[in-house]
Amino acid sequence: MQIKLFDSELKIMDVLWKNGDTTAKRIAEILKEQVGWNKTTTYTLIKRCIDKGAIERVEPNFVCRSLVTIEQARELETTELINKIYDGAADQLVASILGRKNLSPEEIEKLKRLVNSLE
Amino acid sequence: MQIKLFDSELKIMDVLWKNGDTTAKRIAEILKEQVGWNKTTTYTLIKRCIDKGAIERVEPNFVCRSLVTIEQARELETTELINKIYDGAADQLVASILGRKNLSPEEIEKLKRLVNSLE
DNA sequence: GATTGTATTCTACTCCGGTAGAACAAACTT
DNA sequence: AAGTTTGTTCTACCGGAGTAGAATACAATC
Repeated sequence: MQIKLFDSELKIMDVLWKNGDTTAKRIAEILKEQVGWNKTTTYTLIKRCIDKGAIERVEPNFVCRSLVTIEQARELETTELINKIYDGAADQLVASILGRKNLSPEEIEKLKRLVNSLE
Repeated sequence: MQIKLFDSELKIMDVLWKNGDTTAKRIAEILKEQVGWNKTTTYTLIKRCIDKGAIERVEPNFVCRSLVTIEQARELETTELINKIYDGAADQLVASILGRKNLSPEEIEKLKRLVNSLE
């Protein structure tokens, strides 16, 4: 059972993934600065994340805690992309990325090691 | 300058990518069958694709021709995903896919060849 | 060239994600 | 304890993607 997070909800989650448990107030501050959101916008999105089970409030201080790992979210989003435009073939997506001209030598090196370590 | 295609527009483009130049009528037939779209819905989407420069009509028969390659569309969508949830790091996306358990041996083999042919 | 049928465009409704103001609750100050 | 500030929720507007009916243009047939 996967939780689909909208783009704006991902912004909330990203703060938690980057900073760990965080108060709503602090999240609002961060997103105010990062994307100019009104405080109540942030609170609304936090509420929605709670409602769909992506966030829980924990004591002390009623802090926000993520119930979804970034890996889970990435997996879901990536699967959607693959189904949407890669005909469900994950290796085509990888091939597409490797085919780009804008990978740094470091990234290429990392990927070589990664792929060759498979199996 | 990239053309952003919405999900429904991608359905139109996909018919062209799979079948080459196609009449509007035929596209409507295909999508009627594949996703149950009303004929006019398909025509509307074709029109929008034309308006944003993703499709042109060519003689004879006023046929629809794609002006965007699937590779271009894939690159755009993939870049958006990477920026949305992978902090802009393409290699993390690849790592995430490779980390899954659902790649077939054939796919892995293909990828190894691909990676090792780089540079 | 009037009539019928078909291809295309125009126009508009609907639903939902994004955003935030207003209302409310809790805590703090004097 | 009344008043003030701060944290949270309730409610609702807005724009845009998705969808399709109505209207129009075009082609074919007689």
